[in-house]
Amino acid sequence: MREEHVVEMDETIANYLSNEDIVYEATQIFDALSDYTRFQILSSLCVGSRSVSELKDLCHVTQSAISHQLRLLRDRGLVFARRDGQRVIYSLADEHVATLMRVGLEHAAEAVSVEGE
Amino acid sequence: MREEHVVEMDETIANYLSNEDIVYEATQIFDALSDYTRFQILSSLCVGSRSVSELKDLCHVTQSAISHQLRLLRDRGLVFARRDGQRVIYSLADEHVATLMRVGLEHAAEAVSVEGE
DNA sequence: CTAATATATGAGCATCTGTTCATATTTTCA
DNA sequence: TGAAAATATGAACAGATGCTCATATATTAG
Repeated sequence: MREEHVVEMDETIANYLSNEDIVYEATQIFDALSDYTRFQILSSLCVGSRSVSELKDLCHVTQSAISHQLRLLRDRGLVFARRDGQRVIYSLADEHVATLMRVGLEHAAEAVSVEGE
Repeated sequence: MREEHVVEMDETIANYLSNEDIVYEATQIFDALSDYTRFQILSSLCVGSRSVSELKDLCHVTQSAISHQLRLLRDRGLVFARRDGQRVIYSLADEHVATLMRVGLEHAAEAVSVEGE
């Protein structure tokens, strides 16, 4: 038997929903998390700062692909970069990203286990 | 001065990250929330069940566009449908969606207000 | 049964996206 | 100064996406 999930939205959230700019901005952060490569980058940065080449090794894509994705994340204010010699070190710039990933992963873990059985 | 956000990931989350299927599934729920129309549909369903035509009026797109998006959301297990006469009533099928939207909107409200000043 | 209403779906299309390739830029080291 | 290492960027392209249009399906009312 399926359950319906109806949720109380407090007034603040309801106000956000009536603001087009805020809703659009919300879709943008979800978009950032919707790509496999970017998700890997961001989850890695949740643990600590990483250079571009470290991220490249971690994500198994070319250096160019990583740099392009990092630019997108920079433009959206989700990461920031500092130079350290030849390296450029990226860090998480937004505290909400980790929360979102945690909830998204919890959902996913349930979804995958349900599908498996 | 910018702050770095480094977050302790508990072991369970770290395990999720090493599971490709779970990570992919996580990107899929973020993808669902990354489109303006779908975000409106889901936020509306957070408040309560809605028929297709109610959702259509709310989102200012064609009935066809709504139905296509509802199919995507159904296929991903985020909403479910029950028939009531001529109408089909959609409801939220996943409790995590509301949490994600709340956090995403909080992030967005900050981002928009920072950009405004 | 027939018309009307509500919803679903397939095809087609314009746009967006993520990647690769080639090349530019920046920094270090000899 | 010149080569090597690390990163950034623009162009190009294949594939994905979200929409509209036309049409199919399902339910109810007359």
